[in-house]
Amino acid sequence: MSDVSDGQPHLDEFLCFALYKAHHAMNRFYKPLLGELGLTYPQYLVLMALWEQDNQNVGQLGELLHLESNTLTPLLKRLEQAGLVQRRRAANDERQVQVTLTGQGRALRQKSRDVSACLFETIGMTREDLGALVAEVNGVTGAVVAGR
Amino acid sequence: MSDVSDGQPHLDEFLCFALYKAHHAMNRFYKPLLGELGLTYPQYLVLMALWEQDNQNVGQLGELLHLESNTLTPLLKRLEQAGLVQRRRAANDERQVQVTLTGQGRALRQKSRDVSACLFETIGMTREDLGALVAEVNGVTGAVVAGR
DNA sequence: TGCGATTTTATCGTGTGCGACTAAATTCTC
DNA sequence: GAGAATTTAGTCGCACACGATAAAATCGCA
Repeated sequence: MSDVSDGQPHLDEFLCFALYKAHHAMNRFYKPLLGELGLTYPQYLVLMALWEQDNQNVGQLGELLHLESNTLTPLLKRLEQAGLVQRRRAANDERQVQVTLTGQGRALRQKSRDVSACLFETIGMTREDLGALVAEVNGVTGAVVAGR
Repeated sequence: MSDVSDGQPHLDEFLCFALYKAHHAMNRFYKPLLGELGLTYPQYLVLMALWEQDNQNVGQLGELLHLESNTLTPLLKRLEQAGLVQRRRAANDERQVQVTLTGQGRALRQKSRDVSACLFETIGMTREDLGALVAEVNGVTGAVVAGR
């Protein structure tokens, strides 16, 4: 993926390609584990957001996960279909849809701990190094989001 | 996305989430730039692979990009439809499909240079730091791919 | 030689992502 | 207080991504 012809490897291409592959690797790693819980990876992210802070509307979830309503609406409908969340129009502003966890949705949190522990073990990095890497990646994300 | 309840933030969750967002940020950054070239981001990656090494079969491209034939086949058909590549059964082994660049596909390489230069400028990191980050991300990818 | 196993690509169904647009509710402005 | 502008979800169409599977070609071995 380098560009040898002008003597300069294009490291930005390396970076976006590295992130592309890392994301897919995570996805493939998580898929069978989450499959046992009946979840996809984005659904898992939505649940993580709700475990952290229950009763958020679609816009808040979208801001957290960097997703639009056109992605979240069908995803949330599937989570509702699975009995993990409930969707309800807000009483004070009927444009908004409040998403809350059901008992079943809260219960899934315990089962999901094994999943992330499994990844941590597989990566085999110290918490410190992992934290530094996360900060660096988030820094790049911030720069890219801000600079367009 | 942390887990405060047990006193331990789950940095692996942070990492996969950070990679998820970074990947999407790249995608959104590239989309309008590549849109002018009539390309999607995965199509751009395939072309990068072919600019580096022309005349690869579907399996080779899939190994490079970590993609399966069920993803690549329709993508390559769209690139062929756009007149950028040619798909041909290999003469010596008719199971394989050789993918080669057309003149139009090769010509697109020059135009694409602006795209990656634009990202590099936006990120604003030195080549050294960028290289180190890429190596770290690839290290994680390698560990995750190997450890499943 | 022949036939089962393997390799390679393609097809199908489901679930994201996102651009463009719609619909409904709320807020703003005069 | 009525109409315009804005906000918020939702719908639609297209393009990935992948598990499961099919189909064709090749390989391997009796």
